[in-house]
Amino acid sequence: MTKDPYTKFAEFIARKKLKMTPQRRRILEVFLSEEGHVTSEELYQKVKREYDGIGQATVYRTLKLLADSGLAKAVEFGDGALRYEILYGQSHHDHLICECCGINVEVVDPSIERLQEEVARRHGFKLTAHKLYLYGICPDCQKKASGNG
Amino acid sequence: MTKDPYTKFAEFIARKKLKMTPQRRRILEVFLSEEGHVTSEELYQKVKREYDGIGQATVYRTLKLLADSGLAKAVEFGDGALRYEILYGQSHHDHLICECCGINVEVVDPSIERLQEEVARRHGFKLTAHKLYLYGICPDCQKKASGNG
DNA sequence: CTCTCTGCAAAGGGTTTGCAGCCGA
DNA sequence: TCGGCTGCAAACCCTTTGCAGAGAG
Repeated sequence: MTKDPYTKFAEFIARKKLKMTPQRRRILEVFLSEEGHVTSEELYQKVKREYDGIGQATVYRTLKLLADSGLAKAVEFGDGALRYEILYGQSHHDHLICECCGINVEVVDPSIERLQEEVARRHGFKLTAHKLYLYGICPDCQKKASGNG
Repeated sequence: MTKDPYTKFAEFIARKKLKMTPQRRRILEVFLSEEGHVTSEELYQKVKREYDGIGQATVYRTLKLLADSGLAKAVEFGDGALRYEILYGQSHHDHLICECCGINVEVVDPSIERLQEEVARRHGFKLTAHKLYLYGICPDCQKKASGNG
């Protein structure tokens, strides 16, 4: 069975001979309570509400740590800022992003995954990771666009 | 039949009521003579060699223009800098990047393309673009890794 | 002549880093 | 105690912008 994320992080910290601090605990909690894809800045703002005095840099550093520990994953939507999503207990997925309203849907298609492996193999590469971002217009925005003007 | 890129750019310039300047001409030439995926900085350095006095900003602005005109395409490999590749006369392709040596292979797989369309449709999205980056270890680096310690 | 373009340098946005003191293990 | 951690602010990197003069159409 899988350990809860706090334990997982604590173990990571111990294994790397790092230290568990109130800041790290708090950042992890807030991060896990988030739904979507947070930027460091967003997380910093939320943590700061109940933990005044915390620094931006600590949030940046901790998010990197979370990514290293396997609890978080960095994703780029192309808006300039790096975002992080919860990796823990989630299955792999890709992103379908509306160019109009910015809404983003997590999608997964095993056939695509399989084909990616195959393409890599065909070129002699051993696949370690991939990023797939699909950009389009979501149903709502399509309706709005056709409804008027 | 297809027009040569210079004509295509000239027409784009005219259509948008912009102006053709020596700088833009030179940047386009150097850009077209490049093979891979240049950053603005790299292009700036090369253009500067024979066109002293040209400014960084002009290169940035011109690359945007080239992307608008359909001659160039922006790609991000996740190394912080935006890169541009020649779009003119090239078929669509995705990128297979070696995490070890950074080499990058352009790949294309129609089945993947088709499946992407389908995933989007399944969610009611009208697909406008996509980015697919595959990360792995290239054959050479695999050999090096297994060859010695 | 007009309106866009240019080079410069400064500003901007996101992220990283150096440092002195702090504090978990 | 010891070495990692923190907040701060400055530094960084890439990119954009404001401006006054230059030059294409």
